[in-house]
Amino acid sequence: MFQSYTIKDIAKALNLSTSTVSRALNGSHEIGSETKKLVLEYAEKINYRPNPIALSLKEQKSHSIGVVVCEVANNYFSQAINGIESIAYNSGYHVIITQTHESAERELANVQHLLSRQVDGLLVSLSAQTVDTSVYEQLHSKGFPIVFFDRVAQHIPTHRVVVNNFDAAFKATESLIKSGFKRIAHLTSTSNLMISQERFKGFKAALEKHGLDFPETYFRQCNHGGVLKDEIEQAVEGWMNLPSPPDAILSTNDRLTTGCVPILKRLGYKIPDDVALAGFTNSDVAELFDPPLTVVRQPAFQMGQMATELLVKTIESKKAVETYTTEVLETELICRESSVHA
Amino acid sequence: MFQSYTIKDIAKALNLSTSTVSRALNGSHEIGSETKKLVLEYAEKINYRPNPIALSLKEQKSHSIGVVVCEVANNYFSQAINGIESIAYNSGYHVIITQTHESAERELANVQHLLSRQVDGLLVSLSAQTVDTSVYEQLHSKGFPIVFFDRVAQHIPTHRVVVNNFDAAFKATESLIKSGFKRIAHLTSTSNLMISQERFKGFKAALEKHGLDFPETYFRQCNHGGVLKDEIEQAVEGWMNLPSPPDAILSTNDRLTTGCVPILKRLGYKIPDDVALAGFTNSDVAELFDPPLTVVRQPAFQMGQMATELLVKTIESKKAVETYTTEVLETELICRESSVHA
DNA sequence: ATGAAAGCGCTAACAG
DNA sequence: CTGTTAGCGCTTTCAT
Repeated sequence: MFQSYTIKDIAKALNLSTSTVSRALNGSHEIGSETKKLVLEYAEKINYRPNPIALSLKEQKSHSIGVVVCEVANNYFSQAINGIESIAYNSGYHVIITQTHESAERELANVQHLLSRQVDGLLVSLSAQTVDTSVYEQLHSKGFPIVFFDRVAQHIPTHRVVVNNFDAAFKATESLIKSGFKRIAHLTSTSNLMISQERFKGFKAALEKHGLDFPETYFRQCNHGGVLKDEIEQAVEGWMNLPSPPDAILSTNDRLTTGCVPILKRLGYKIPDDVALAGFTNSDVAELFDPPLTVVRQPAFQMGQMATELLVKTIESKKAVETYTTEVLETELICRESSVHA
Repeated sequence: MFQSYTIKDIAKALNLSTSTVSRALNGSHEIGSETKKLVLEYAEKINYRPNPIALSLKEQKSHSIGVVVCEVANNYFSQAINGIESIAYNSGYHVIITQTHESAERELANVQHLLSRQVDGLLVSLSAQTVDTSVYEQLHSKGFPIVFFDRVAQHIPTHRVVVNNFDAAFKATESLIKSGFKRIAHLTSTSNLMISQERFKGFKAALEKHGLDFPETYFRQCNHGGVLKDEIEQAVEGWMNLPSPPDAILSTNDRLTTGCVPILKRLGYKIPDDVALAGFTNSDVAELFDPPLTVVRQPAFQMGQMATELLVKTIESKKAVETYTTEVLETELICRESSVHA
């Protein structure tokens, strides 16, 4: 380890006791101002840094927060992580990121790993495969700070940061309808996720408002949230081989949206002429696609920030937090050619 | 903090001393097999987990490694981080990620933050603005484990993981030439970075091999590595207003490559008819662009893995490491329409 | 106003 | 084979 000075070194050098030094460093007012000055100056001179590990052991706090997401290499999450880091950093916490790759097993392992690392709190976005959220329930009931963002656990009353998923899907669907599409398919992740359910509800509501049918065959879920290309391919192929194939697709996550495009192309379908596409994604380059993609964009960075602020507040609150907020942010619908007849 | 059992609890429950318990837990052979079994079983039963913070304090090791990159929301780096995590996780290290946003100042602050966090080693990819690498030099000379990847510090003899940048740029440039482009511009990051220099050398070598000119006006650097859109815009606009504008561009990093496209489009230039484009990027969706992009892809995931392996090995080696390796991986050139005359 | 000492959880001499 | 003890760096009573 990279050796640095300790409080003991200072004490020895200045012929003081460690406790005096400690107090001086912490600005206690029961220390003579001369002594204090002496200590502070010397500490400055040797560039003294308190050992955070020793502090953690003492305080029973690790000053770190654990993050559970499906994937870092995902536009939404990398942006959210950015927001998380920005707040965590300024609040004196460091961030340990773990990836589930959409596996519930992996998620549980990650949580346990983070707990054994003594994280002070958890920032989690569930995996697509997660059904059993009892770990979180238990932790939460024991007073352990958890904040969910985006993919929240349904029945656990923690702080949450989400977007208005219903509205987001509603808007996107309505825009497809207004562009003249009538047979709209719905490509989504597992219905384990509340966001999937809500986005589907918004979608359905838009169809209903405009008196459109929704045959069951137009609904397809990808159990791995689009991590596996096969699942997307099967969905798309299944649709296009239908007697009456859809003329548009609404996809409800990053992976699915960007994953759809190459598959449609490879199968020889033109977007939007053969089938239109609109979907959730935080990709910065969706406008560069051929055709430019109509997208629903979430305020990922801000969501990361808010979630972290809430978590830090919970961690640092003296008394048990009793009331939990659910922050609901708005999304942005950006219409481009993929959803407009040429 | 989420309270868990300690070695003391076990000792008390079993009427043993803490040291006996400790030894039993660590499988010492100087412990009676009965006692050992007893301890192990009880520990299992109460789901005992050693406190990593106490361990760290004792061992003077934090079991964490610090990562310094410019940006997480960058295809190359998010993939590299994936590789880093995979190895770190399996080796019992956790990863603290920091972002420089291409600022040298920020980089220094990050390094200091990581050091004060007592990381056991550093995995770094320099920021585009970094000129002064003396922090690393000092650390390295004191025996602190550092591995550079991708953007390495020139004169510090640490382990390194890079790609064959010369060759990568050479191949890409030659492919442009073979497609008939003759006036090829070079869009790059600051020349502080060795990768910029090497990629430029490869570029020049290809031009020379084919007897092509390279007017100085065709060389443009972005001091913020493309983080600021303006810098790219200025470069591109400058070129296109030249009496003899380039007919192709080679861009040498992720941000620059994907940043070029919308600017060219907005200015009304068709790719590749008005100007062709080939560039370094690890984007997964470059083939979906309009037009599909010709790219140089680095084995980011693998680079992250190798760098982490080297770092862990360095951290854990008993004796000071004396010989350092530079791992050089190959890139992949994927030719698509952006660099081929229609 | 300052020092001595205990203790956070764990390991490792040292003693038996 | 097992227990006692000191110590990692720091804070915090409790004395003085």
